[in-house]
Amino acid sequence: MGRGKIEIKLIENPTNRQVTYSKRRNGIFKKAHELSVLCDAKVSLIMFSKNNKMHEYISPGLTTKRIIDQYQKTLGDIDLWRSHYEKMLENLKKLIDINNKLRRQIRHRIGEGLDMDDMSFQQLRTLEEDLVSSIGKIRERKFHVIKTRTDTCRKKVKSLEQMNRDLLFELEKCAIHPQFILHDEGDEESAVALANGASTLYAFCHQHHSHLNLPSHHSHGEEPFKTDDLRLA
Amino acid sequence: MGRGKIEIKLIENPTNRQVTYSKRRNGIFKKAHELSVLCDAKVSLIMFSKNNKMHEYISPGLTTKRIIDQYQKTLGDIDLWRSHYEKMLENLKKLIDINNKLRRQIRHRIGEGLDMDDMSFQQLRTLEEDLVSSIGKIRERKFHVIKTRTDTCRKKVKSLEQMNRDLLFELEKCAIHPQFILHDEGDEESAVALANGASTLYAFCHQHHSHLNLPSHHSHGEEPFKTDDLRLA
DNA sequence: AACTATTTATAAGA
DNA sequence: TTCTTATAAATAGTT
Repeated sequence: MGRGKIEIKLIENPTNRQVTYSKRRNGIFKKAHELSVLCDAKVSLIMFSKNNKMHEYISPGLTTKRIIDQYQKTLGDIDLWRSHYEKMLENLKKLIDINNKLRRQIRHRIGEGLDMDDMSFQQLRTLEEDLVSSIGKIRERKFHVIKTRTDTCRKKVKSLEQMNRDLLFELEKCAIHPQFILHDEGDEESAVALANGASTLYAFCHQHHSHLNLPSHHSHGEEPFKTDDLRLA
Repeated sequence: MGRGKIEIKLIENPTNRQVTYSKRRNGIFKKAHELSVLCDAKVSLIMFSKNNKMHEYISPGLTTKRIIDQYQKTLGDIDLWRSHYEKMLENLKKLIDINNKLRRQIRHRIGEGLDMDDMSFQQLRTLEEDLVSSIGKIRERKFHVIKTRTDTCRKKVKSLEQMNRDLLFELEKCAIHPQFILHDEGDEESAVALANGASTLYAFCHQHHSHLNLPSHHSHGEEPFKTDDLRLA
């Protein structure tokens, strides 16, 4: 903006340079002030000419010191935030690395993955041994589980048989002295049902176990003795 | 500069304000950069928007820290210079005060000045006594000077009388044995002059005293015994 | 420092 | 945010 366009590069002529410096300095100060007022911004503008003469603009009602303090505080905050961010980034990278290693290990153990081609015979042999050993452990564990469940089941059966015996005993007492039990008239059906045997009673007892906080082995989908359960063997 | 002229006052509409802030921020940064390049100036421009978002421009090849350091150093120097200036100003004021007091004292002693009206009788009496005492001292000094000069003069007179006698003695010797002196033929005039007496000889001696580094009391303008010299008495 | 032909910045609108 | 454009403002060269 002027009589001619100028290239933005050092003005060699010192007089000219000084004149331009003065004019543009005023221009920039004016613009800084306008920005301060129009947008309620805090502006600090410090400049040193080529011969180290200093000029400054500062938004009204402020001191350069305050702006500098705020500037340094902001930088400090940025630094804090950045170091925190960088730590997180580091952790993230470590986790991704670990994740990839685990995935590879899994692929190896499954017997898939293109990187399997890179493994030496020895590595493959070791991996095979690992898998064989793992299978052994898994079978051991499986049989332990089966054993535990079988024992539990046996105990349950015993307990129920005992219960059955007790109930039959009570029932016999009732049959000998019916007046003690059949005080509600017309309830012959109940008696008949009881006489039918243990199966109905068992069902009844079982339905109420959960209410009594006893262990239950009837969670949805669990069928302990199906042969499918041995598929890993 | 735009579709319409705007007044330089806070833009109330926040959206508008934000837009203007962005545009003008870019404008000012561009100008700051142009100034840096065109005039090889060091420019630091820090600004905070109304919502405390920070933006900064710094001349290429510099850091804001360096500018701030230079700024603070410059301020420090200005402070040093200012404190020095203020000390000088203080001294100046003290000297002016002393000067005025001295002027008043002189006016009093001369017996002039309007502020003489403010003096009490006692003050005037003290001043009078001071002046009387001063006159005494001045006279004492004056008589001392006169005495010294008189003594000097007496010594000078004695010394000249002695010289006179010596010369006359030499002259008599010449008159008895003229062949010792009158070896240059036709120089009777000299001899006659010598015979004329001491006055001419005295003048001759006197003209050459200064060349012999003897004390001289004939400096320009000094006339020790004139009565005018006593005008302060 | 003042002038002025130009260039540049930008306000408003899309 | 970005583009456009009419207009205001800044300023390069000159006196």
